[in-house]
Amino acid sequence: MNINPKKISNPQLKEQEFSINHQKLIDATIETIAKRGLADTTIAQVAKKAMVSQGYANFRFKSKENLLLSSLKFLSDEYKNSWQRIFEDNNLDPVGRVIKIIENDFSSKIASRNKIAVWVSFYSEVKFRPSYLTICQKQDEIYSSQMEKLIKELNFLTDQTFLTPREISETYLSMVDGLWQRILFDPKLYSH
Amino acid sequence: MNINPKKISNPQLKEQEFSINHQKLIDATIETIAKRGLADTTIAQVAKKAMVSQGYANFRFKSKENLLLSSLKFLSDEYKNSWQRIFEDNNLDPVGRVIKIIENDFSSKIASRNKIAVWVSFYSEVKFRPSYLTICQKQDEIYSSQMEKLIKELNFLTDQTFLTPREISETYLSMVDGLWQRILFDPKLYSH
DNA sequence: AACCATATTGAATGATTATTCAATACAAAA
DNA sequence: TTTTGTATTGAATAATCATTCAATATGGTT
Repeated sequence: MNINPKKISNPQLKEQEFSINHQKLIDATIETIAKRGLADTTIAQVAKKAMVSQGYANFRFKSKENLLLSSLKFLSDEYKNSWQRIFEDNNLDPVGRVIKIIENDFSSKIASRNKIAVWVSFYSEVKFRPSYLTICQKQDEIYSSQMEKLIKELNFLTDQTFLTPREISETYLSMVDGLWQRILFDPKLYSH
Repeated sequence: MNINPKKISNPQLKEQEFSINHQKLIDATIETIAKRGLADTTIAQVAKKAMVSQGYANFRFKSKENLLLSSLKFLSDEYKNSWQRIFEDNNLDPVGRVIKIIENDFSSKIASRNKIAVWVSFYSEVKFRPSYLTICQKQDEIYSSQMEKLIKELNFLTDQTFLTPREISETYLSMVDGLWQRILFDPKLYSH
């Protein structure tokens, strides 16, 4: 029996990006990695959580690898959208913007232990699957250069140190990565 | 035919920790993870690199999981030994000690791209295999408190900031983790 | 030389899992 | 209602892998 009725009848929405099942599977993938780890994430588990058949998950994404790539892309876009909104907000002065950026980087949506676990799972494979890197690289560069520009505007800060804005920006980004890792290790250390 | 002659005949050295094959397998495990990733590391691959039979690797370590745990323990001890030597060196003043610590944290032995890849592979599973964490946790805590103590001795530093020694120490440790990750992502960024 | 205890092999086993695809269900068109 | 094209199923397949273990090799002892 077919549990899920056809969701999309409009042929103009045939692109997989617009399908509800497509997103259900990506969500299920991220949840499964967060709960069981990348190593123990199987198509069967993901399909079950998304409430579609195992065969369908594979048919839809052509391969497990492709499903993983799509899930990483989703995470990466989610992060980008959240900081991009802050950089584009014209009502903020430099200090206010920095504060918003930091708040965002440690918000429960971005820096939950589950999300970090998923990020780190993908990170750990970057050396062996360069396509994982390709997905995040460009957005990382944009974030980095936006941060540098923002630090430049903080004159009181750049006047007090011998560090260049770029160095300060890179230091911040490194620290965030390191702190995220600490949240993963000891969830009680930083609250959420 | 038996390629490897018996290496240990002294019955007092019967503990597995003292066997050459034991260490060969651990080295091979670390090399394999560095080259192929944890996900693609199989007993067969490791045994081949260590030049013992597949069955032997399993027999010796009782399970793949146990071999992985032993390898992580080895890495963790290697790191501990390197910073412990610096903290115990009585010829160093606080500034000299800090410099040595930083040099060590970014030395080619500790922070090579291969080693970092292995660390991150284990990190990524910490949430799902708490035993991985147990192995590093205690040594991390010692390193952390030693660092805090060292920062306290740097009066010129603590006088100039409103941060506590503990906060400075934690910040340093987070930054190191973050910078290691950057080495993994872009090996050209920081030279080795 | 014959024997013994231990070390090591390598092939077989069973479990897991991505992938395939023929069969079925469905919604809309005729 | 019947037809048609698409969506979805679920069982079969083939590959991979950790683990087991009976068989063999080895080096010291008698």
